[in-house]
Amino acid sequence: MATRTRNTERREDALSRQRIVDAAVQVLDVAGESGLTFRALAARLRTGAGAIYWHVANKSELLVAATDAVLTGAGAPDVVGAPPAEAIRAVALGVFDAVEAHPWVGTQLSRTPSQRAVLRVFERLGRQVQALGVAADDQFDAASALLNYVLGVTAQNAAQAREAAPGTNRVAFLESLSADLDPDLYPFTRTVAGQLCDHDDRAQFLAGIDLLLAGIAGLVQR
Amino acid sequence: MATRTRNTERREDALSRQRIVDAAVQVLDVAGESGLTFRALAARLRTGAGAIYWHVANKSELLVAATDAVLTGAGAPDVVGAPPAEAIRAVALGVFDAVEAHPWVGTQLSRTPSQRAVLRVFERLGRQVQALGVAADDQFDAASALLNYVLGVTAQNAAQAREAAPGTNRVAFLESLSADLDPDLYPFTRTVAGQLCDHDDRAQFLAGIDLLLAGIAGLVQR
DNA sequence: ACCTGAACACCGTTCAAGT
DNA sequence: ACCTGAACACCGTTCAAGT
Repeated sequence: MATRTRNTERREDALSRQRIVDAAVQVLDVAGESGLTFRALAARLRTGAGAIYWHVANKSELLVAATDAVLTGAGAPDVVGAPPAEAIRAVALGVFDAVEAHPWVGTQLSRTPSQRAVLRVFERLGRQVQALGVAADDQFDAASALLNYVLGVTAQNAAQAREAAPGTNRVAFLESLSADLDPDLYPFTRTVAGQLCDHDDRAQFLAGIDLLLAGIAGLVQR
Repeated sequence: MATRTRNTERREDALSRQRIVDAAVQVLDVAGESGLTFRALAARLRTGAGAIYWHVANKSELLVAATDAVLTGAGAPDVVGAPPAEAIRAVALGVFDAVEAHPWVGTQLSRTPSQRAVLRVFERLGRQVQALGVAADDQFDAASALLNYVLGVTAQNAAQAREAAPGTNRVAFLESLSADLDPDLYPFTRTVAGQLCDHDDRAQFLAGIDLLLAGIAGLVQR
């Protein structure tokens, strides 16, 4: 991270795939998914909309590239020497934090499964699953479960960030939502909604990871 | 299901929210998300595009309603008397199967978390978590983990269905994908890709549920 | 090789006008 | 109350024309 030279502004006038993707990330961060248009992007890059197509095939490819850019190096580089369970938590938290900083990434991740970014996460989770000593036959299931859980939380958080009005407190939003529920039809949801006051998304995310890890540990000991 | 009367075709000319949503589901099933336009829908309903707006506020509301329609009564009604773990599997499979039949639902579910359909699934999962004897403090985490996992798988399956070319076999698609991977960078992914031949999405989905259930069982016994 | 910007096809949404 | 369909604003993408 520190050793990478920023060549973005070397020649401010020259267009490049790199500059386009960087600008796209900025637009997405500021204006969200609906704010990323080729016209807005072109305006920010002080060029015509068509120019972008010389470097990027289409909008879909641009979104993939932007996601990849954000997720590359998200989280610490593999924590070597750490216990596998700890490394898995680190990978998962890396994704979680990246999506919290760039909510649109959450939507994007569960949109294109072949995305290099997703495969990289899968690979890192899988290696630690191996390191846990899970039998070969169970490794695929275990790694998939971890990945799918992470992507599920991620997409859900992204959606919530999108939904909640800019000024709105998220907990307040969820509370008003559960207040609308018929207690007869939603007794459980109403009950847990009471715990929303001291709710910590990150802690709950980790709790889910730990449930999976506990289940996976059970596989090992058999 | 058998007792519900089909009033859809009672008066074929009368427009109604019901008919609009039904038609939207059909268009989505046939043409996917990108195929659902107000013009296409209006054509199918033999009316003008503007007419739809009398019954539905906007496209977003229409998508929510369509998702709700598909997921209502998805899976068996709560399996009363069954062991909680079995009931949880049934709820999860109900969502899984519904999304397999209507891939666009998967994308939609992780798009609007406040969706009634999602809350209904959460409520059903939560009640069974309670029935498992999980302590009050852990119920929220456990039910959330289950829900997020289900939504993660669901979104991923939807994306894969969208990605794979119409004629393409899905396994073949995944295999060609992993064949492109650099074995040095993706050793784990390459290894498990070998297991894709006898891969069963549904079984893997259940394996993940079982990992979570095992983890949750660990909570109970403490 | 790379950029410009007008043009094309298409979309969600609105609304005056009808019945 | 409900429907019609043209019109509006906007989008992704293309492409002849420039440098």
